[in-house]
Parts: sequence; C-alpha cells; structure tokens
Amino acid sequence: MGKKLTEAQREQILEAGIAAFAEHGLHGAGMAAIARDAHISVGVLYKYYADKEDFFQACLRHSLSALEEALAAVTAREDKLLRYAAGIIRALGDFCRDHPSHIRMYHQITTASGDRARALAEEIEAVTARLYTAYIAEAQAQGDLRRDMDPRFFAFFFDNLLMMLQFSCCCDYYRARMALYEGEGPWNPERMEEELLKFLESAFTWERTDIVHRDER
Amino acid sequence: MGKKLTEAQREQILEAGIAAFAEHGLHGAGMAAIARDAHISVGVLYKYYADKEDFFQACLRHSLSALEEALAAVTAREDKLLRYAAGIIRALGDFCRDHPSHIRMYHQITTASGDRARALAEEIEAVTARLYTAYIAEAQAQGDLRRDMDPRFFAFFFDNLLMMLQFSCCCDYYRARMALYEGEGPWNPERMEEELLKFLESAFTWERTDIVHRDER
Amino acid sequence: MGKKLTEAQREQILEAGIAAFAEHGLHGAGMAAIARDAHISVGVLYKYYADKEDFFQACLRHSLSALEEALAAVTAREDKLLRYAAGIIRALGDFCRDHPSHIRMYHQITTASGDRARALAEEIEAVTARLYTAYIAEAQAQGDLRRDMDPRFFAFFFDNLLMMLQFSCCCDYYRARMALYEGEGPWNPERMEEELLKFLESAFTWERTDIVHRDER
Amino acid sequence: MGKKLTEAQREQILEAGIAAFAEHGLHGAGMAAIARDAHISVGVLYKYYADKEDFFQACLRHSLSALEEALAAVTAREDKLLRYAAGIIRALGDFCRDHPSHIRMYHQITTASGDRARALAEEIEAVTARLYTAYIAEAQAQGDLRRDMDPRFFAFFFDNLLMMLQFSCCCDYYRARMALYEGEGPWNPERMEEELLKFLESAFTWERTDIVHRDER
DNA sequence: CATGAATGAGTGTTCATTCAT
DNA sequence: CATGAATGAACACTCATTCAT
Repeated sequence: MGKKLTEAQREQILEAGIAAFAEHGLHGAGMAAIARDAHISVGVLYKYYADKEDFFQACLRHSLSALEEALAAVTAREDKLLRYAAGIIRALGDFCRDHPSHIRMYHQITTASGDRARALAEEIEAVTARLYTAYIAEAQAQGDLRRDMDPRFFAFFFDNLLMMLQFSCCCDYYRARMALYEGEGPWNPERMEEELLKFLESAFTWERTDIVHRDER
Repeated sequence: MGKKLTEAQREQILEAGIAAFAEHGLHGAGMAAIARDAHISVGVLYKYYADKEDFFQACLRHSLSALEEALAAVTAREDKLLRYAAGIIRALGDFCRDHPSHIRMYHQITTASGDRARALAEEIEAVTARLYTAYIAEAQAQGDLRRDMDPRFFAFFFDNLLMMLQFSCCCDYYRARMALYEGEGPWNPERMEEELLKFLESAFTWERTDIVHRDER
Repeated sequence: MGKKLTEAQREQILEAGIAAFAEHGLHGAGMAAIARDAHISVGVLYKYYADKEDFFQACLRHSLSALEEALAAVTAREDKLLRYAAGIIRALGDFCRDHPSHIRMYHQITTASGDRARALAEEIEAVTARLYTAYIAEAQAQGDLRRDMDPRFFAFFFDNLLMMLQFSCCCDYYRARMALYEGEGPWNPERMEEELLKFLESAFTWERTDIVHRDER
Repeated sequence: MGKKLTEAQREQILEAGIAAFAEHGLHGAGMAAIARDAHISVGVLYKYYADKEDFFQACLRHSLSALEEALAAVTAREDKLLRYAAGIIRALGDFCRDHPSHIRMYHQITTASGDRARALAEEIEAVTARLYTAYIAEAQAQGDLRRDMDPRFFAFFFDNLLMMLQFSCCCDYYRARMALYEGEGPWNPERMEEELLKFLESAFTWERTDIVHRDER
C-alpha cells in the first residue's frame, strides 16, 4: 500500500475522497468521480486501497491526523479551563475555515449505525472525550470548576456545543439552521466564539448557592 | 387485495419509510425494502406517492406533526424559563424513547446540502427557532435571564444542546460517543436531564459581575 | 362477452381503445388510461375482454366494420374504373376525416411482425385486396384498363397509393413528411384527390405504344 | 475486458439496436436485449450513449448515412427521368435486401407523433423530398414529364410508391399484405421493379389530351 | 356485479469493481 | 505498472392483471 505515490499525490487523492464523502456520503460518493477529481485513474485507487470502505478509512485517518495536529498545540498547553476552552474553540474554528469538507465528512460519518458506528465513534471521539474529561476533572479538582456537577457531563455538554459549532460552520443544513437564529444581523465567527465562551463561562462557574446569595441581597 | 389503505396501514408505511430513511439515508434506502417492511408491494408506494422524494417528504411531514404534537403541551404552557426548558427536555426525551427512528431520520436529513438543505432546515427548524428565540427574549425582558448575552445566541446554544441530546439518545454513532463520556457508570435519562438542566440554569442566570463578587469575597 | 353493456358504452370503450392504440401502439397504450377515457373501471375491461390482446382484437374488428361500411356504398356500385377509384378515394378521405384515430391504429398495426403480422394483414387487407384485384381484372377484361400490365400489380400499386394517402392525412409523421412536399402552398384534400386521380388515370390507361405515337407526331 | 470499442463492435452494437428498434419499436425494445445481441454489457451502451433516446438517434444516424450512401451514386448521375427512377428503385431494392431491419426501423419511426414526428420526418425525409421534387420539376421543364400536373404531387406520389415498395420488401405486415396481391404466383423483385416502372412511366408521360386522341381513333 | 387498490415482474439506468491493453 | 473500458448486480419506477370489497 502506498508504493510509488508521492506524498502530494496521496494527499490529493485523500482530499478528493474527503470532499466527495463529505458532499455525498459514503454510499453516494462515486469512485470514478473521486479518481477524476484527484487526476488519477480508478485503477490507482484500487491499487492502493482494497475497496471503497478501505479508501474511506484512509480518508478518515488522514483527516483525523490533521485534526489532531490542529488541536495538539492547544491541548499541550497548561492553562486555566476557560482559556483552554477558548483555545479549543479557536483551533476548531480555524480548522473549520481551513478544512470544511473534513468536518462535513465527520458529520456524514455520524449517520453510521450498528457496530460500524461504534467503531467509528471510538476512532474519532475517544481522544477528545478522554482529553476533555480529564482536563475538566482536573479543573474541578483545582477549584476552577463548580463542584456540583459530574465533570463527565460537563465534558460531554462542552463537546456537544463544539460539535454543533463545527457543523454550523461547515454543513449546509446547520448553516441554514443557524441563519434562522441569526435573524437579520448575521453573526461573524469572532462574535460566535465570544458568546459561546460567555455561555460556557457561566455554566462552568456558577453554583446554585450563588443564586441564594443573589436572591438574598 | 381490496380496498383503500386503512389509517393504520398508512401509518405503518410511513413508519417503515422513516425507519429506512433513518437507517440508510434518503439515497441509501430502497423502496422495495420499505415496501417489504410495511408488508405492502412497491406498487402501493407509487400509488400514494409520486416518487421516492415525495414519499420522503410525506415521511418528514408525518414525523414533524408527531414532534409538534409532542411539544405542543409544553410550549402552550406559560412558565418560568427553567421550568419551560425542563418541560422541553422532558418532552423531547419522551419523543426519543417513543420514536427513535424519527430522530435518526432528522439526523440523516442534516446531511443534505445546497438549496435542499436550506429548504429542509427551514421546514424543520423554523418553528423551534422562532419559539425558543421569542421565549428567551421574553424571559430576558422579564429579568429571568441574564442581560449580558444576546438572546438569539442563547436560543441557539440551547437548541444545539437539545439536538445533541436527541441524537445521543437515538443515533448509534452518538450513543457510542456518549458511552465514551459515561465511562463505567452509564447514565440514565433522568440523570442526563437533571444535569443538563443544571448546566443550563447556570448558563442562563449567571452574570460576569457575580464572578467579581465571588472573587472579591 | 358483452352481457350488460349498452351499445353506446361498448362503442365508447372501443373508441377509447382505438384512440389509445392509435396514439401509443399496442404495447404503449395503458389499460388504466383506456378505462379512464371510457369512463369505466379496469375491472369492466377485463370482464368483457380476456386481456389486452383480446381487447385490441375487439377494437380492430370494430374499426374494420366501420371501414367496411364506409366502403360498402362505393364497392357495391357498378362503375367505370376511374369513377370507381374516385369513389374509393373520396370514401377513404371521408373516413380519414371522421375517424383519424382508426387510420392511426391501422398504421400502428403495420408494425407487427411474425405470424401476428400475417394474421393481421389477412384480417385487414384481404377484403380490399380481393376487391381491387377483381375489379381491376374485370376492368382490364372490359378494355377500360391498359393490357400490358398484370392487374395484380395495378391493384397493389393502387392500394399502396391509397394507404399512403390515408396515413398522410392522419398520422403525424406522414403529415410532416407531406408538408415537405407541399412547400409553401399547402394542399387541401380536394386538390390531393384530384391530382391523385390524374396520376392514376394516366397510369391506368396509357400504353407504351402511345408514346411512340406521340413521339412520332 | 480491455480497450476501446473497435469500429466493428460499434457497428455491431448499432446493428443490434436497429434490429431491436425495428422489431419492437423505440419503446418496446429493451436495452438489455440489445446489449446481449451485440455481445456486450448494458454498461457499454450507457458509456457510449447517454440514454435510450440518444442511442436510438445514433442508430438512426447510422442508418441514414448508409441509406444516403446507397442513393449517392444514383442521385449524382444526370439522367432521363425514367432511368433515374429505375436507378432509385434498383438502389432501394438493393438496400432492402442488404439492410431490411433499417427499413423496418424507419417504419417503426413513422409511428411517432407530435413534435417528435415532425423532427424525425424532417431528419429522414427532407433530403429525398427536396431531391425528388427538384429532379421532377427539372424534368418537367425539360419536357420529359407531362405538364398538366404539379411536380410536387408527382414527387410525392413517386416517393409514396417507393416507401410502400420498401416496406413491402422488409416489413412482415406489408409482406403478408403483398402476398395477398400476389396470389399463387409470387413476384420476384425484378418483376416488381419492372412493373412499377411501367406504372410510373405512364403516369409520368401521359396527358389527358392523348386519351381524347385515342378515343377519337 | 362493478370497482379500483394491490401485486410484482420487467425496464432504464448507475456504479463499484475487475482486468485486458 | 497505469489506464479506463467492460461488467452486471441493484435500484426506481411502470403497468397488465387480479381479486377483496
């Protein structure tokens, strides 16, 4: 696998695949169209990848390493939770701008079902799930996070908001849906990141007792 | 084999369609398989629906009215924001339990692109978008919601969390993903609703000045 | 066969069938559309006719008797050949005006092949073939027709011209083809009949020796 | 199974198509059967032709060029009208012997209706219509043709007789019909050509005044 | 007995995969 | 070794015919 292909060709092929899978889904994407877009013949595709599924897996792995790279700088940094969240949001926003079709492909992947869904979810989500959970648990231990919530839920809701953010950037359906919330005044990405942070900040820090205090005042 | 379709049969056909579109997507679902699952022949499908697209639209409308019915009781009620949110969450949770394939079909729909995506998003999301935005703006005016955030973002993040909740209940991929956050102790739906409410409560009410106060103490 | 149907209904059904077979051919015509046009249900069609083929045969027989009736008056008349020909042409022209779809159906029938073609040709053409041949042979014997030609060929060419005349009146393709010959000055039916008679008259009467005479002059 | 279609294969495919369209009509012919007869797979058909209609058009064009080639030698020759007619008849007779299914396909085409009929008639008939009309008008001007008839009608009747000749050679229905005129003594093609020429010769040359002269004698 | 809904085999067309060149 | 033409199974959709009502 991958004998004579230059790295640039390999990249081109995988990007063509990602774009196709993103646009039409695993089933809808056509191998011939992918080959054409990548300026190669279908024969090459089948020389380096056993079948459509195998090629799809390669596209996924390729995309995952790009994503991991994009997050590496942020996750390596030791930071306060909120700054960490801001970093993640920023990094994902950049990734969305640079590789919208990757995000669209991830979204297509989420339509999988059965064991395939399980396998894909683990391959794609395990890293961030562990990362966020660990980081948030740590933050809670450090007192940077409210204590009255299970950190696993926090991590989960946090990631949920991030996924939706990405889809809302990249996927036509979610973009159209976001437009319904925007109303007349369209949002720019910076504004979105800012507001999401505000939303998270309060969810992160506020505790029920505060309400009592405030009400008491 | 006799006379017009009974309402139950029509329901059965639409449910079979929804299940198929949920599982395989609009393109991947096969009319023959749908007919088989609904215990009818393909001819019937094409007697009542002009083509696959028309049948899909009927499935969608059928599902949307079920969803609207499920939300009607909650949205009619005048309530405090948090109780309102609790009601929505509860209603959606019930809907997920009763009609998981409907949610899976919605999720498949979100893979649409182009004008089709726009049209579908408006058909599906416009109601809730307007509902949530109006309710939240009103709550802000009443003082039940923090003032330092654009209510539109609030509604948007709120709906984002709800969508992910539904997908995490019904779609295999999101279920597997959720399992990664659950770790060893699986969550039950009640716990999930409770925690989400806590998350929302703080995000709804806390304002930045409070932090200063707390920090000052 | 034909129990409770009124004659008017029967006529209506057969005319609907003829129109459909004329327009779309035996294969292309749909039984449901025929039933709809005849304001009956498909069940009735299949009650009175075993299957499509049987119904088609009934349409054909119905049409043939209409045609025979139209020709009866002319063929019964004892007449000079040319006047006889004029009568036939006139009668067929009238028939074309009154029942264009019958002619179109005949034309469709001529696309049959194999034994079916033979059977149909015999059913449809035998009468006129015998009629024309006999009449022309008689005319030849009487001295009303040139002697240097086999009367069978005469009858054949005569009928060929008549068939084309009918098709050129009724069938879209042949009408368009005729328009190519018309050029700017469209022909009216009377003119056509007149010219065809002139054409036939000369073909009927002229003998090679005459040419010599004319040339000699 | 390798490389591009050879010219022979392409010919084979088109001939298979022509045979199928000839036998069953545009609608009745099945692409799968055509592919089987041409010893190829359906995929090939759809690689070279966009759809059934496109393939049909290709068959028609293929056939039309064969026909034009067959007529080219005759129409190029400057000749007396009758010799010209004899040449055409001979050429068409040869074409019928070599390509009977082409003629059968033309006949199927004549069942078209509406704009399609117009378009096809123009594509197929325009050349000969112009050719015959021009030639006959010229002959009339030269004095080789009777003056008392509109040359357009002449051309039209001439072509009508030729079309019927071809159909009578190639199409089962018309062959069966011709057999009814033949009686016990079947005609051979030479005889047919000969008699048709005689028929035409008289129609071409004789004028009404001659009759008077003959009658006067 | 009339109705027309239901059936399901058959058609045009696409596309993953193979393999001759 | 690369190419892309050829394969053929699969799918949307139609329509002659049946038969429950």
